[in-house]
Amino acid sequence: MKKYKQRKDLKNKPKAPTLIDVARVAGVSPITVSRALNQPDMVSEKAREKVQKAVEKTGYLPNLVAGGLATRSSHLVALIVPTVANPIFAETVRAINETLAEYGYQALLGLSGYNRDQEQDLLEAILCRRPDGIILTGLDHTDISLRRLHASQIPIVETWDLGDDPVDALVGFSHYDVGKEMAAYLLGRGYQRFAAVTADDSRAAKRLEGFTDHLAEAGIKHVPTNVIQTPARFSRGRSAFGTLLDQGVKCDAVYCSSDTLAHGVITEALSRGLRVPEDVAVIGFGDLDFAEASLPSISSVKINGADIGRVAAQALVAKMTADDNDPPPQTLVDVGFSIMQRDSA
Amino acid sequence: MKKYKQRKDLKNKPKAPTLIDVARVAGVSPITVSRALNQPDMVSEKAREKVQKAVEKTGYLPNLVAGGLATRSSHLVALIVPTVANPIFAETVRAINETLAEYGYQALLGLSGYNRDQEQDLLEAILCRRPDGIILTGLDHTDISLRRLHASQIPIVETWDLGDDPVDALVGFSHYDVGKEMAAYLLGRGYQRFAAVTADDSRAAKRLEGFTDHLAEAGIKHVPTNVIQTPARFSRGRSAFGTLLDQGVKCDAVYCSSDTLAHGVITEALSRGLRVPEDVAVIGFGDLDFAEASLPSISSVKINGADIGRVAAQALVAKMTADDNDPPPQTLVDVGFSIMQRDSA
DNA sequence: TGGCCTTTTGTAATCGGTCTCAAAGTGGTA
DNA sequence: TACCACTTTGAGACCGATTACAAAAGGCCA
Repeated sequence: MKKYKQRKDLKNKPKAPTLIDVARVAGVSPITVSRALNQPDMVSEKAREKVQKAVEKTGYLPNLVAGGLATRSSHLVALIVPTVANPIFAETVRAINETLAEYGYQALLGLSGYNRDQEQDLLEAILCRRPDGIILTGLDHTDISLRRLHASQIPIVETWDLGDDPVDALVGFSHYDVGKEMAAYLLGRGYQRFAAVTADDSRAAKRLEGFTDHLAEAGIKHVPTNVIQTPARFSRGRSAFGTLLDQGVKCDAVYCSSDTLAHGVITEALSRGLRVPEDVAVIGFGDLDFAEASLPSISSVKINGADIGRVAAQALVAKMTADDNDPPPQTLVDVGFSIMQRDSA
Repeated sequence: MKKYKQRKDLKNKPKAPTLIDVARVAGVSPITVSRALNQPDMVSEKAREKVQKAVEKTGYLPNLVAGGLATRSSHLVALIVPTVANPIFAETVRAINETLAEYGYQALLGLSGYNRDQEQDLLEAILCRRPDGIILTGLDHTDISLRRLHASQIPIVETWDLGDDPVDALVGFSHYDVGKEMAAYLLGRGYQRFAAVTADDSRAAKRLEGFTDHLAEAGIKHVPTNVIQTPARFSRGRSAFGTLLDQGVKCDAVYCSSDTLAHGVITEALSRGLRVPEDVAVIGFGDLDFAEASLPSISSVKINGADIGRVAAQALVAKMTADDNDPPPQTLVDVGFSIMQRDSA
């Protein structure tokens, strides 16, 4: 029997057992071990058993770095989100992780902090790891990022937005439409003087634009707005509304770019003796867990973040596993949204 | 000049440029390219420039999979947390990501869902990627996980807990002590009849144990407790307290295993016409953003999640970059905690 | 110009797997 | 027994980088 070369213990460093170690213990060739583990049908019952025993005896765990190099597929998916501090993304991250795991992929997490340049740096670092797929948040990337993405030939899914010119697949909804519908909703409930508290990220900006555009069509041109820095926080919402009130802004409804901000706005209103919604109505976005159970409950826009994650991950898997014979469909999914009427507006 | 072998376009698949492509364009050998990029000092000015130009021309991005195989270091760090839905972990995840990025490491995210078996599966998948380091949440792992961790010889940092028998490094605080101090705090404020709303994860259980132990020492043996499923949510806290009240539980202070639950408990109390803290006091844990700004503001236990993340990541980097000459110190960091007195208790 | 040391460049082997293709083993049929 | 088809196994090249070591180039002095 041929002896497979034993790895020399470089620098005395004890290393994890390799396929060759397993092969030696099992008394077969390395390639047989590889096949026994990855394509059991190609190997005889007897060989499979020998390999199985050797694997257990050595405590062998395959080295996916080496395997990935050979197969040119890392089974790694890059996942870039602005933040996980916002529960709405947390849910998407969870769903993506879960769905990818089902198909044997692992997520490489990157946090862009709502910043295109940071996203670009992240993307560069991540492309060096040769992921099999990439999931991005939003459509707003630097030119360099776009060029790299296109050049990389890697399947990509953009999420949490909808637009004309996705890099590849797209799973999301129209923020502009959300804004318009929020305006229509508030107008429909009879409110007439509006203020806005919004975070300064690009998607929130699109919603605000839809909101003010729709109001403008209804003849309302002026919407006092306080833009706060991301990430949106309860305390920032509270102080932002306080500032507006201190500036003498009069309004009967406040548009907020997230429930977190809405919650803060409501708290500030209540602390000043304003009744919600009688004196001032408040509407948020995201339909976070607390929106329904707060006092008063918060009117909001429900987005199914888990859905986005699941659909995005599935679309990506479809692309990653597609071969030339059956190319995957061009994916563009509008997951929609729905306005949740509650007590606050 | 020697011609470096051109990679054949296997299956017509256009592939990313490799080091060899760059070498050919630059008119030098592959190893010179490698050195120009990684150890610029070892290469002449002229060669460096040629390589630089060739890199730009080809749009070359190094393949860290191949590099990792050769150097036996992936520059990948496995990060396993129960969930990112809980903002308290989100902050740690952010800090870890940020700190690791500074040192050129990338985080591989795994969500264990507060479940040891799920953590074990995740760990197996992740060890196959040969991370340079591992950051875990908590000390509670399956036997198989522990065996694998020890066998792997990979630097490990456990976080968010403190205990006698860490696998390697440990950065956290004592949950038992937190529970005791919460009890002491409430007793000190004159409360006498207690109830508890707690999530069913192992660290929350330790806090509750500390809480009830301390009360027992003070002669209070009975603490009606409602244990809710993870993840803790506002709505679950609200309904959990509602259930306790419906069962006729009388109490003047409610212990909650998180601010999220506390917030729900307070809301339920207010909705039933109970005044907080006059009729019932509530204390939470985590000092989340909204605790300070809520109405009433929520007494809580402040943990610096970002600190934990930063310190843990730094400790891990120290271990990963240590050589045999100067081994890193055995790390065991107690980041402590502090009780934040607010209006709710 | 020659000799020696230092800097720079290059060749070959290696990391731990998988792929290709050929060889060996198996079984059925003539 | 000989032949053929099919299953199972293995040898060797390869993935894209890095490491070890050797060769070439450059600098300095006699």
